Amino acid sequence: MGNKYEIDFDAFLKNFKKQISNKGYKNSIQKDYILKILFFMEEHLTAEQINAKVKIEYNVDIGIATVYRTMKFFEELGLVELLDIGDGVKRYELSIALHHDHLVCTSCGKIIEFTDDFIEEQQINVAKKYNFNLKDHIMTIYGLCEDCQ
Amino acid sequence: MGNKYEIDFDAFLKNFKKQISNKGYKNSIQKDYILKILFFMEEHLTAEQINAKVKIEYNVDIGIATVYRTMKFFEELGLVELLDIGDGVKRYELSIALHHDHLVCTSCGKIIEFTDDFIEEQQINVAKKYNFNLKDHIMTIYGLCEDCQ
DNA sequence: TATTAAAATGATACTAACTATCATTAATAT
DNA sequence: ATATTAATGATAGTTAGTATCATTTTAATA
Repeated sequence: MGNKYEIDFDAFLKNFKKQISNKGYKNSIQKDYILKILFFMEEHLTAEQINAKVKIEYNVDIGIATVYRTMKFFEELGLVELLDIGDGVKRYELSIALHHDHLVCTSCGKIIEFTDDFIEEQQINVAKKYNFNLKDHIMTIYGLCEDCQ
Repeated sequence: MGNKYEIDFDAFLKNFKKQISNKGYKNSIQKDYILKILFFMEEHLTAEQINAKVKIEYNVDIGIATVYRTMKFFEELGLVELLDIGDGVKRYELSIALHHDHLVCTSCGKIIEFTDDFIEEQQINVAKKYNFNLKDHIMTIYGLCEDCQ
C-alpha cells in the first residue's frame, strides 16, 4: 500500500480520530496534518522538521508551539513514541510501528531500525532479575555505517 | 578500598593527571575536585550536582561553566562517559567503570547498573548484520523498581 | 628562580529546545 | 443555534548547555 506500515491510511486516521474523541479531546485539521506527515515519512522527524513539512505540504504555518503541544499530547495518549539519540533534540515516530531499536551512525547521523528477538527476550530476564516491573526499553547502537567507514 | 571501583584513588588521580599533561593540557585544582567527586560518588551526577558537591566538600565555587567545560573535556579524552536517561539532563560517570547498562525507575528515578553478557554479545551480532563498525551502545530498561510497584 | 607562552578559569552573555500563558478560534454535545 | 470546553498560535519564559573574554594559573624553558 505504499507506506512503511502496510496499512491503509484512511482507516488508520479514522481510528486515530476515534481514539481522540473517545478520550474526551477534540480533533483538528492540525492534528490530521501532523499525523499524515508522520505516517508517510520514512525518517524519525523532529518538531521543527514536522513543522517545516506541514508548511510545504499544506501551505499553512500551524506554529511550532502547536507541533510541540500536539506531539506531547500524542505521546501521552500512547499514539507516538519518542526517540532520543542523545543529540539534544527529540524525534517522534508512530506507535503503530512494531517495537524496534536503532543503529545510529556517528558520522552521517543515519538511523536504521532493527529488532532482535534475543535482545527482547533477554531484557525481560534482566528486569526480572532486578525485580523491575518492565515498561519499556531502548537499545541504541552507535557506530559507523557502511558508507562512512 | 571503600570505593566502587576497588582501586586506589591516589594512583588513579596520578595516572589521570599524567594523561592530561601527556596530551598537552594543563592540570588544575578544579579538575582534581571534580574528579574526586566523581570517583567517590555512587550515583550518576549532573553538572549542577557536581558543582553543588564541590561547593560543599571544598567550600569553593568553581562556577558551573567550569564544570560543563571540564566534563566536556574529560569526555573528549575518554575519561568520562555520558549517561542520557531521556530527561533532558546529562549525567556523567568515570570511564574506569566497566561497561554497563541501566535500569531506570520511572517513578522514583532510581538508576541501577547491570551488565549482561548475552546482550553484549548480541549487540555485536546486530552491528555485524548491518555492516556497522561498532563503537558503543546503550541499553536502558524503564520500569518500576521493587519499592515503587 | 624568573620569564613567558599557552591553557584554564569564572563571570556573564548568549543560544536552542522546549514549555507556559492567554486571548481568540474551533469543535462537539445538547 | 447555543453553550461549553478544548485547541490554536503568537509570544514570553525557562532551562540546560555553550561562547566570549579579561584575568589567572600552569608548566616549560631560560
